Amino acid sequence: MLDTKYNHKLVEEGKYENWKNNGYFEASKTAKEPFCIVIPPPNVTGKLHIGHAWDTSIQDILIRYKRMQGYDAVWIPGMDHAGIATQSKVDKKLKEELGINPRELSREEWLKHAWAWKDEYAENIHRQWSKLGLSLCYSKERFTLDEGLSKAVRKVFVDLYNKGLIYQGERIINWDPEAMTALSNEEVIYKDIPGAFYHLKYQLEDSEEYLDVATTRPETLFGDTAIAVNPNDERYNKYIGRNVILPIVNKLIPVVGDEHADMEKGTGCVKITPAHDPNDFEVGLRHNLERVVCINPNGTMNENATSYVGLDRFECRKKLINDLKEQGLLLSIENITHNAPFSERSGALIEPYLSKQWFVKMRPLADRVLSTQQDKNAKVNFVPKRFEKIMNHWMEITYDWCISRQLWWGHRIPAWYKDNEVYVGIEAPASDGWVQDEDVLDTWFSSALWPFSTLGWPDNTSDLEKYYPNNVLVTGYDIIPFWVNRMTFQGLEFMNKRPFEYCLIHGLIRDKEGRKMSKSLGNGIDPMDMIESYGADALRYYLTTSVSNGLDLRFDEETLKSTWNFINKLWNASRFVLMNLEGTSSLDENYENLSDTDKWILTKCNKTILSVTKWMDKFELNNAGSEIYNFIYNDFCDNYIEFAKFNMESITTKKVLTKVLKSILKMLHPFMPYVTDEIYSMIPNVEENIMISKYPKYNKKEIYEDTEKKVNDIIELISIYRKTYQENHMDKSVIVKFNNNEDYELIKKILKITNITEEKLEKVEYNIKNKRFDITIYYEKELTEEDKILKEKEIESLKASIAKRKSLLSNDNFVSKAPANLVEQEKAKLQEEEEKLKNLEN
RNA sequence: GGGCGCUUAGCUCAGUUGGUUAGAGCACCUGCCUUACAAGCAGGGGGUCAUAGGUUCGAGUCCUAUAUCGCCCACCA
Repeated sequence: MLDTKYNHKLVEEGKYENWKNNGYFEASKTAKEPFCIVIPPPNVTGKLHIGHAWDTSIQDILIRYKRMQGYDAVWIPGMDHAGIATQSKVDKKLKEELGINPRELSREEWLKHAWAWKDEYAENIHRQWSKLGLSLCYSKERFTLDEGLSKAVRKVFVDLYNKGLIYQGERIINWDPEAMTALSNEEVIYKDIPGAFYHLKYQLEDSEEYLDVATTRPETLFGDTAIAVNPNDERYNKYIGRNVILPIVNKLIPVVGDEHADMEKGTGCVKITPAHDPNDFEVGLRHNLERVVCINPNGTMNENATSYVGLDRFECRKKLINDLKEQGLLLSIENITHNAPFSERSGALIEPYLSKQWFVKMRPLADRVLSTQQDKNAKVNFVPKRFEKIMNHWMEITYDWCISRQLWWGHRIPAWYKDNEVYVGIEAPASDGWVQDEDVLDTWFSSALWPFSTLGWPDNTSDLEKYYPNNVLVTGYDIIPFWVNRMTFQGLEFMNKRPFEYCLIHGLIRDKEGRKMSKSLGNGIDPMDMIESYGADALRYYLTTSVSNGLDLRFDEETLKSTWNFINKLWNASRFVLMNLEGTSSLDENYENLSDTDKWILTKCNKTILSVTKWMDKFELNNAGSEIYNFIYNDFCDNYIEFAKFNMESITTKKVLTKVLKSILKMLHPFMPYVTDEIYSMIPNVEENIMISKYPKYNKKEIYEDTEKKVNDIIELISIYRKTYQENHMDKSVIVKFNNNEDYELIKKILKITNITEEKLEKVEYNIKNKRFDITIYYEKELTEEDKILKEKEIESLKASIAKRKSLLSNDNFVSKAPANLVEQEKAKLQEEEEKLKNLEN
């Protein structure tokens, strides 16, 4: 016998291993229509957070749904090596736990540590996936840094290079002085910080005059090679061509005229530091200026910084300001708040920096995305649609993608150097003397190939044939620029097809106050803790049905708790069914003598199947979930089970109970795999596991419209009766009269009506009726003042409603333009209200 | 500066192509230990759908403007 309380720990134990060992997660061996999703590979840096739980739950629901519908549903797992993030964690571990300075290790030694780290954390993630119940096809699992993917990466690099879409060049890039690597623009985030405009005095050569030049980064003055003024600026254009004295350094630099200098901004004079600012770099090109780098990769000042050499850039700024002040070269300090760039990963202040790096030429690739998105049959369809605009926007403003990283953890760039020669190829050149580029590729370069590299590309595999394009990709809106865009252009470029037909977008999880979850706030939620307290089923259902697609979710543990209650309800309803099936052997679906309520629940059930399927197909899991929820509570538990209690001698009712329970469990299974498996396996004569059973299908033959209406009327009457009964504080002494010849049997049973009369009594009477049934309740009770006031109020509101309806119906526009059935409904409603009013006024 | 999103009950959120009296969960009030479930059941109170206009017979839903909060992009001498 089942426990009266649902125990998620007992229910969930052992099931995952069972599914996995039975091969249910694996691709089908027979020819079925494929349905493929590749998982957004989590970073091997740590544990999964609640956002992963959300993202993967959605995918598992889609996969389980499609699998039950008979598709070859394949969900490909994998993890991301996450270059910078992992490297810095490995370094930290080496330093803190082993006391090793990672830079003193050889590359090979260091990589050994990194791979050990990877193995440890991958195991962690596997454990968490299994806790979540994810039906991942493990035989196809990949890692972004494994052999096959490395081959794909090299092939893409070489091909793009040969097409002129990858080039090496000296540009201003975003330099992370902490991780000591270049970053792409997408990896830079801007934050408001307090800072200052330092107004510096640039003395004109052989003159008492000077220029007031404002800067937020005074320490870059060692890299200044000009001062720019706008050629149309009458205040300064007379100085163009003359020289100014660079403070501290005391070298002469020219004043140039350039449109870049904005007369409205600052003082109108701009210091030009071509090696440390992207705009200045452009100015430098136009005026053929020298590029002087003055900061080292680790953020200290280099040999160009006179007596400041070796100081950290922030130290240098302090000392420099002091010295400038002493020498009378600091005109003023204006405190401001400004938006400064930070590394998304390390959090360090980004230093724009002149450096030789590898880039992907984006314009042609982005244009291909933009034109493909015009084609209804070839585009990536975002759900919700509005996110297409985000992708298009990024593709329109795109800039070349800096892909080289000065790290060890990643795919080595397949370029070799010998003297002044460069060789780019999939394998190292055969002859001696070539040295491979030390750098690795941006992590996202390999992630971008994920939809096809996981399927064996560049080899022509049968998986590639079957599963590309993937059917849907599920991810948060925050990584559209990093990932979705890049998968799209690489898919188009190398597979000539979109990477996936649909891209389902969800939001971010926030705390109850709407703040982002972060380590510093300490407001993060560990999905494993939630599973411990409420079970994976509750967590999955809560996450995937609480908000509509694309919106953020404010995590609320109370709501999660109420999902547990929902499962407990299902548990107990199932217990009722199972208890009544004991000793029953034959439960086929050949029904004879269906009762009205049997017909009613079958009709409701089929209608629910129809709409749940519709919502699932539109990826609207929240709507599908609430549809099932309402069916279980309102139709199945509150009504049908109550009806069935009076009908348990009927084998047909037992069959119907079983059939409906099975449909419920199957519809719920994608959301709640564990508890549905547990219950389903206890139904007599059920052989197959629920996860490989057939998803319920709408059956027109089980729709009984008339009976459904009749039972709806019964339910409505019961509810009005109870309301009247409770509001008037009645007790069992009521006497009831049935005023027409309808079948009151069920109503009598449910409401436990025993005192029935045939005649009108001299007692206070309450008339209760709807379209079908008509009951009078006789009950001895003095009307209190309160009752009278309530009655008055009801009469008032009825009158108002009647007046409103009358005016609507006398409106020719409404009568002629509104649909006929609506007009009819209004008329009927009016008639009803008028009768009710008459009743009340008696 | 440009764009996007949100705003609906005390809280968290639904609300399909415009169409009866705008829904759910939690919280609240009343009554019930009715043999599936008291972490439950039955019933109830609570919303001028952010604001102002407009279109329409009819607007939470469509249009315009405004406000609040949030996000993205750009600029940042």
